[in-house]
Amino acid sequence: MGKQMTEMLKGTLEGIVLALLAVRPAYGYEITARLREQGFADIVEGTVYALLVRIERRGLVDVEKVPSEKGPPRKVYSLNTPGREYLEDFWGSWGFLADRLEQLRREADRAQEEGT
Amino acid sequence: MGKQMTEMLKGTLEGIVLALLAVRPAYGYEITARLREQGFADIVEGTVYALLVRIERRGLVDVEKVPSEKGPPRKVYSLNTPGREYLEDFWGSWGFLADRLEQLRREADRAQEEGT
DNA sequence: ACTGGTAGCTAGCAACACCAAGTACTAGCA
DNA sequence: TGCTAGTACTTGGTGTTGCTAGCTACCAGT
Repeated sequence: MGKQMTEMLKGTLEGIVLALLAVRPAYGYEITARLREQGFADIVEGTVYALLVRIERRGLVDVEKVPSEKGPPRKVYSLNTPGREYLEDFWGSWGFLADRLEQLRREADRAQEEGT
Repeated sequence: MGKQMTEMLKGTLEGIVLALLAVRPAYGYEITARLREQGFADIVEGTVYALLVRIERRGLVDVEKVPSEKGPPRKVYSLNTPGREYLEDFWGSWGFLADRLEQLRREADRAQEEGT
């Protein structure tokens, strides 16, 4: 979707994945697939795996290795209590930002109409 | 507001500044002050100035040097046609992201309630 | 033996916001 | 005159992040 999206995802992709895990536990390959389905077409596996390593190292998720019938074992991630708190903070920041931007958009649109 | 906000601002701060300039032309010091008023309390001047240099180099804004009564001359930035197009793209990306996140939030909340 | 799907990992890169310090101009005050 | 404070812009270095582009490993079907 272009460079704008790439930069915008910095910081939000983490929240997106945590939110996915809040719905239900999942493993990397699955998360990547779900993101692609939801329209994040060009998110690459490597990005997701690196992110998962990060949030695991920070103690936001619990990990369980589960054998798969069709390949190597899966690493299933599930949100734990610190992760849930962190996700709450994320929604707080996101809400603030979304509010500001919505307001700004209205102002910019109004200025646009007046200028026309 | 914490590290989450810092990372989230990557990519969106640029859009925010462009949107501010869409409302009306402004100079760096003024933009910083306006951002602070609007709740982005810990955005530092250095960040804004670097961003302005960037969007100028990309040709998204026109610049005019205007003398000030109380200090060095101001560099007044105004959005030009490429800048307006770029801002439109930004709103497109932002809208997509905001939609996804809103949907995700609903799903995550619902899962939360069912789990309780 | 080979291809393709599943599943995970990693080294190097570019972009961005932050930090910290600096320059320069003006006004006011001792 | 010297000092502070407000205005206004600049710059070098840092840490985090997503992307690129590869790699390993396991299994099923041809």
